[in-house]
Amino acid sequence: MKKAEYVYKNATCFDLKQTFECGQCFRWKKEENGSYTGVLNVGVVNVQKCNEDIIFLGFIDDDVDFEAFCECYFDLKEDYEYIQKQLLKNNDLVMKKAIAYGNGIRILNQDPWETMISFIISAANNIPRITKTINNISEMFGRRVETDLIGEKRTYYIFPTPSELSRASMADLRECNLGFRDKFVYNATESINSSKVSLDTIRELDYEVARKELMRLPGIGGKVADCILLFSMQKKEAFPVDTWIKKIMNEEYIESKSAKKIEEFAKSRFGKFSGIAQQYLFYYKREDAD
DNA sequence: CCACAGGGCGGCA
DNA sequence: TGCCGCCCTGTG
Repeated sequence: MKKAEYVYKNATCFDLKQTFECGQCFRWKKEENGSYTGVLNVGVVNVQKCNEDIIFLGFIDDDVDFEAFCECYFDLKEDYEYIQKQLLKNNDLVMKKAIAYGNGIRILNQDPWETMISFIISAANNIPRITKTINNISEMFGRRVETDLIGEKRTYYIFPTPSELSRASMADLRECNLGFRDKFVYNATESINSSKVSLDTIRELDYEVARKELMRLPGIGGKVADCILLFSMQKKEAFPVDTWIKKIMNEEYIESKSAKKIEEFAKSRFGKFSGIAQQYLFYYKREDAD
């Protein structure tokens, strides 16, 4: 592995807290100096903001182009100011407040495999426990990495690859504290390893088809599929409807218990950037409630 | 002791 | 289709 550094100058619409704490990822942790450190499939990455510049530090696999990786992972090529303008076109006051609040949210382009398992685990769960479970799995089956990237030497465990996780028995997974989701994770892992379902293929499909394909896997319904599509497959039209989004949509836009109706409404209103709209609304509602 | 947490699934009308 | 109880586990 190697150390790498990349500086992204004059960043707009990019706030670390908003990006890492809007619910799309589980393995980024805030450091005492205000920077964030994440364990990714390519290695360990630390990010800090310095005036208008973003400084990325990495301890990553040798074959990774760090600059290209950061541009992709943090969605740096996307024009978020333009997207915000599109979302505000119909003079939507709720969206206006939400965007003002979460202006610096970026949708990360995460690893589809890790994202898939993570959101299967998220079902009827809470964030501390989701994080703990993912860490358990990584410690038990993932690659161990030691680095002094941010000062003192530390040990990290990368989330296991499909083949690494295939070594886990049901009993192993139960030890990881998955609860009733253990069989979902076990069977989904088997489906990926036996190529019954291919994430690389799904990533290339159009949204609707890709969603259906993902939902063939155990533990993946509409909401989890949309999270995978939005957070790891660049499908920005995906609009995950969870309990929080249901609440704010019911209060501000449309009264319905049906996730499908809410989703249809969102798509007609927010269009191909529905997923970004969802993140603004979600973050606004969550933080507002806290 | 009970409800509920960033859902999904299977059974039932 | 729409609705409901259940699925682990921790927390209030």
